[in-house]
Amino acid sequence: MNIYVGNLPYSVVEEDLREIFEEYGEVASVKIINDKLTGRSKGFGFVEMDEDDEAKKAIEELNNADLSGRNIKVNESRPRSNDSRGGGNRRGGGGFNRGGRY
DNA sequence: CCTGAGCGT
Repeated sequence: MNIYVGNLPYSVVEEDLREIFEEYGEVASVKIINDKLTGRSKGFGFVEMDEDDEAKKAIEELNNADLSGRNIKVNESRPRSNDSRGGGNRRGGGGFNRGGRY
C-alpha cells in the first residue's frame, strides 16, 4: 500500500520515516522527495507497506501526529504511474472497505 | 544558516 506523508520537517530522512512506520507494521520501502532546485527535502515523502491493515493503522495513528513539532499528514498515496492495461493501481486495497470487513 | 508546498525516478 502506498502511503503519502506530508508536512514533514526538513530534518526528517527516510530512516526516520521507516522507523516510525515499522512500529505499526512491516515497511516495504520509504521514499523522501528532494527538491530539484535547492536539493533540500521537499517536506514530504512516501511509505510503501505490504500489509494494508498495518498501513491503515499507521495512517490512523500517524496522521496529524506530532513530529519534531510538526503536525505531519499521513494518507493513502495516489498511484505515481498510470499504466495501460490496468497497470495503474486498481484494486480493492486502494479503497477503504476491503471485502466488507470494517 | 533560512523556508512550507497535499503527491514520487
